[in-house]
Amino acid sequence: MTVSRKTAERVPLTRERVLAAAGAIADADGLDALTMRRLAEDLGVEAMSIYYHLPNKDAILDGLIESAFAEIGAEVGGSALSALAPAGSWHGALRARILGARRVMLRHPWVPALMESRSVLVPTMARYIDGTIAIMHDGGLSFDLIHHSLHALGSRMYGFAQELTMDGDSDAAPGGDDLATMREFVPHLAAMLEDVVHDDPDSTLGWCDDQTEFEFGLDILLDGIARRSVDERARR
Amino acid sequence: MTVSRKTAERVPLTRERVLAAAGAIADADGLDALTMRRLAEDLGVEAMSIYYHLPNKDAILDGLIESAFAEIGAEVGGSALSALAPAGSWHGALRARILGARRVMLRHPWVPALMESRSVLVPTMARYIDGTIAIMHDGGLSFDLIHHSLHALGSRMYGFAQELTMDGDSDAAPGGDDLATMREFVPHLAAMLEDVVHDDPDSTLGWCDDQTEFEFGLDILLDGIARRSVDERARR
DNA sequence: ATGGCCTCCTTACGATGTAAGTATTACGCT
DNA sequence: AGCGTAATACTTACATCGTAAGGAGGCCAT
Repeated sequence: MTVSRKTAERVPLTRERVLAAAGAIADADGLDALTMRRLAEDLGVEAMSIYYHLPNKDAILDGLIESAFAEIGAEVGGSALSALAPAGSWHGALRARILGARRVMLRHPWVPALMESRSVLVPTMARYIDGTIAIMHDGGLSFDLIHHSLHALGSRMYGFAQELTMDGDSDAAPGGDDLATMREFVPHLAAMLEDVVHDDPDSTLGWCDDQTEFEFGLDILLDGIARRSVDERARR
Repeated sequence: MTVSRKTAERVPLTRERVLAAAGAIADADGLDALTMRRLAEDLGVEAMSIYYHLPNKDAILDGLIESAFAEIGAEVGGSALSALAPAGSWHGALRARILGARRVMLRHPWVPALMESRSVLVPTMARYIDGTIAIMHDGGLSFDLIHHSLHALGSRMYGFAQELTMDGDSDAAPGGDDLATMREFVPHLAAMLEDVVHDDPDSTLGWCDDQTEFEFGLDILLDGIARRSVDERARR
């Protein structure tokens, strides 16, 4: 009985199980809740047991980034995508790719913060970047322009641009007293707030549509890059 | 003697002295080195003494952001700057302002990471944003467009855009063996690296000029915003 | 002198990541 | 079946962190 119970119950700990549990904790309670002890508890195991499968916590964090980009890879359809894009429409293909990555980020809001804290290039992340470069290069951009564009896109390339990191309530519109003191010390900011809120009266709190903001900034960047690509061609 | 020594030596602890020492630690040894005990040691005091002047460590971190933006305010010339800008040249004024903020960030490389970890709006930071809005509004942009533009600019508005966070060596060009494996798994990324490095052979390591990248992305954004401003006017 | 503040110090606690050493389990071999 | 060995999980302990709670010394007005 002891034997059968044990063989039935005991699911062996693996790198994958650890990473899956870690991701679940981050999804549910945020990155701060992801401690070795909490992780072990969720796995039905003692904290130090994890160290047999992963060298340290940083390896877990890097593994989480790896998993996230694996999910992004599944979402955006891998490297075969660039073949589907008609020549010249790199613009739309890249747009779709980035918005695909963004969908994954929205499912796992802790990824942006994690990426900024650990500056590493895990394999699945490298492949994502590689696919992005492929789209642009197939579209006729020079590597030099692509290189600059990646810098210009910055974290937007991964489907986020800082606002994802902030919680929703931090963008809440200020109330009456706050606005009064604001008008004194930061008059232009106050004026903008009033103007924007008045234009869209049903949004007294959470007055920014993140998705709209994101696409606005994204399109400016994409337009600017496209314009520079034309210039580059004309010069040759 | 005891009396004179004490009155002469004893410089009273103040919020300002604490923040100055904290900034010095961050400048010298990075944000991780800034612990309450280390800070106390540098001040010639015990750790808990600091808590009489500041409620907790978060208050110190927020104070550091405040100081940084005070420094930026001094660098970019305060709110009087918008009056100096000729009408219509908001573009250049904003550019100068952002590059001024960037100079401060380069002096204190820990500020970007700190700003991302703490999502608060301290007074001096609010004034910086307010001045930025003033420049754009004086230039004829609608508050709606300004609002969108601030989102589009994102952290670039503060003079950085993620690359500041990374250390120099993380951008080092990969060597022979690395490149070989890269060609297999991330061919386009490898191709771009080779192309870019070949174009500029004297930069085998640190092959990206941060300042150039920054201005490239910045100009794309500014051009795109300007174009949208024209559209907005034409529609009226 | 004495009481009361302002300022700083002492001690201690609960988290956290993890080094070092130990126990247990699973499995191939006889 | 019994045993040895390697793979796996556990126990204990430590350094470091932020900070709660209360105490100690100096200063000034009375």
